[in-house]
Amino acid sequence: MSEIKIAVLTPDGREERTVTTGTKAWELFADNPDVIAARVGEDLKDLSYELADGDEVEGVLIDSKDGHDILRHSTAHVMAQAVQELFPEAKLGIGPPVTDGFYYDFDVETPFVPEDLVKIESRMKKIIKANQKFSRRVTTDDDARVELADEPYKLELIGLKGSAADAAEGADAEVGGGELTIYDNLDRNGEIAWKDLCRGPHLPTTKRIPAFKLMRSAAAYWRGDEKNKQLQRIYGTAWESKEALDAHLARIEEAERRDHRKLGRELDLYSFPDELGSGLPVFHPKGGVIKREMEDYVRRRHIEEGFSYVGTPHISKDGLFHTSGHLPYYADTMFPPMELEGAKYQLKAMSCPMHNLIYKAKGRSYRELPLRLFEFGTVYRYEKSGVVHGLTRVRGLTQDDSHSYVTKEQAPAEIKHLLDFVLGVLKDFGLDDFYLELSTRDADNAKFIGSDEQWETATKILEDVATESGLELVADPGGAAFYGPKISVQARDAIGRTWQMSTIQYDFNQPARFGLEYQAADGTRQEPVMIHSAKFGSIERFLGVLVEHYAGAMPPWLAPVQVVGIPVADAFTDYLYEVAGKLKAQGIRVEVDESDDRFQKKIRNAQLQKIPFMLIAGGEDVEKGAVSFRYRDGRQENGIPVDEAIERIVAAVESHEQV
RNA sequence: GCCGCCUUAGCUCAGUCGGUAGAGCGUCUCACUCGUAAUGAGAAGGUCGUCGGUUCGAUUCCGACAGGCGGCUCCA
Repeated sequence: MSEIKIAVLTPDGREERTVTTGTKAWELFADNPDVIAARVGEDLKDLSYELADGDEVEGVLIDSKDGHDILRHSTAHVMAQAVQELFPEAKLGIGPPVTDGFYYDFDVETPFVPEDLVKIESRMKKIIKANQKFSRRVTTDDDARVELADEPYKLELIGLKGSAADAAEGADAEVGGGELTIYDNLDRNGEIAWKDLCRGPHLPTTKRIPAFKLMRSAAAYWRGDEKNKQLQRIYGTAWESKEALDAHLARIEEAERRDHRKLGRELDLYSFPDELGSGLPVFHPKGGVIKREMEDYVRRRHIEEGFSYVGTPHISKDGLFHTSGHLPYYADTMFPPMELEGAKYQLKAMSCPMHNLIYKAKGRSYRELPLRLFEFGTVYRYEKSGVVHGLTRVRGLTQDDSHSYVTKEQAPAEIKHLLDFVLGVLKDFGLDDFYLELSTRDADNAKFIGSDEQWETATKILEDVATESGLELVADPGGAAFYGPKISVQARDAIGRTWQMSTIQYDFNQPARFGLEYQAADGTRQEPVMIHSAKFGSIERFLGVLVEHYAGAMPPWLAPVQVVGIPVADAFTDYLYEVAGKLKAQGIRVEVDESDDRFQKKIRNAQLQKIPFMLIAGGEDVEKGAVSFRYRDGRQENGIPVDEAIERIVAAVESHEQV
């Protein structure tokens, strides 16, 4: 028995150790049950990994990012085993970890129903209790093909090995790029209870799954391609403890509580009448207030940032969208044309082509650039029926669509200007936790038009500005629009979810397609660059996101009703109307609750309507010429002199602060 | 668009193993006037999503369509 030198890495540092040949990774971490795998160099390994001379080994904790992935992927295996035990005809797809959970795809005759999930879950508990061992076994392509002859999807993956990254999202969890391995689940007697083609690593045993839950089933296309067969996918989640699972489920409940569709109904903001058609919202008076405040604000800000407000129609002859290049790409998602007077008219799906016509309406000089056009362009997109969703994915929406026409030299400065602008707008709406995403083209996809050089230049400029901003920058390869790359601002909301908000796109295609030009200082004709920017993107969607971010408790400047006056008894109603009159004179949206309801009921109603300021008046207040505040969090401040109360409310509205 | 599930009063939901329905909240009326999250009583309100089929009879069973929900694909 010889000795080898290894190093154990811990958060505290690096510990050189000498161990005997044949030592397994778990022996290094035997005293820490939270270590479920080992990182050796760059690679994640099972705890049963046999250490080699020179290895640098680090324990992977179950509650770390990698630990979660391993736990969840192992739980997916247990689920697949349970499914095949209960439904022997089920063929295996893939079963990778995903954010907060995992899934596994199965080809089954009959889709799973909720009762099936209950059965599968209890079978999984049995498997976990049985403490089966995840045992790694290296195999060859040929042997695996024989072993997995009954698993057509696995066979397909073996054929794709090496190009696994392209095979399907998550497929690399199965086959990876290197040697092919199968994991056997061994029962107490060492018999193989189940096996699956898998790269690993896994938990040492099924008993190391502390808490899991199956969430839902749904169909998903094999390898993510709608041309392929749909498999039945079961989603689940797994956590390092019961408490962590419960916290996760509580977060889901919290998200449901904030659902803007639900809050929109409860707060009487907007609705989606069937009579109008799917994805076509109507704004009620209260939702209308929020929408108008947003519009007024962003219109003012655009003008402050050098934009000119323009207007364009909702419909146009189809030639325009051919010129822009949109129609060939988006014919399926534009409403079909109306034929009139021998021409085809299309509903507007984007405003940029029309802005180009405004640019082209006269000869332009370099002295006019940057020329900045902006409007609230209501556009209609025939979104597929299955994707329409509340205010976030609709068929009729209003974009704060703006376009900056600049010289090539001005482009970087304009992009920086726009980025500062959009971040300022988002902050004013109370969103202040962002990162940027740089969406670039996929060189192999023919949908992206323009030369390599053009894409390179445009991408470089966006990337430089993004980097300069100091914000975290995430790459999004293949995510660009067909005509150019974009930066998007991703904002994290109050419960940590991220939403794509503003976008800035560099477009070298449309100016050429429209033949846009300007006369340069030297008298030559030059082509401008067009920069698309949207601050809200869609006003409807932004409003929906704000409702979720604030859970319906809008900051005073956006609240449909900012103040409600609640008399302790009827006798004080007139007094409150006087106060309300003074607030109205300051432009505050105020109501006095003079209903038959009792005092406490009025407070409850105002609370449920999430009114920022409840102004209460009773005998004690009237005597002092004061009012009492109650806030949404239940806080109260009594006996505030009326003038001071008004001042406070006005200040809170003007500052855009949340109360 | 695809797969699954769902659609009963304004809202949230019961219910009918096939004999045309109920609650709470909300609304309206009356009484009550109370210091920080639900006063009491009474009334109105539904061709059970739409259209077709089976049946003596359909809200209930079957089909189509519409709309919704959860995913997948897509997202200028």
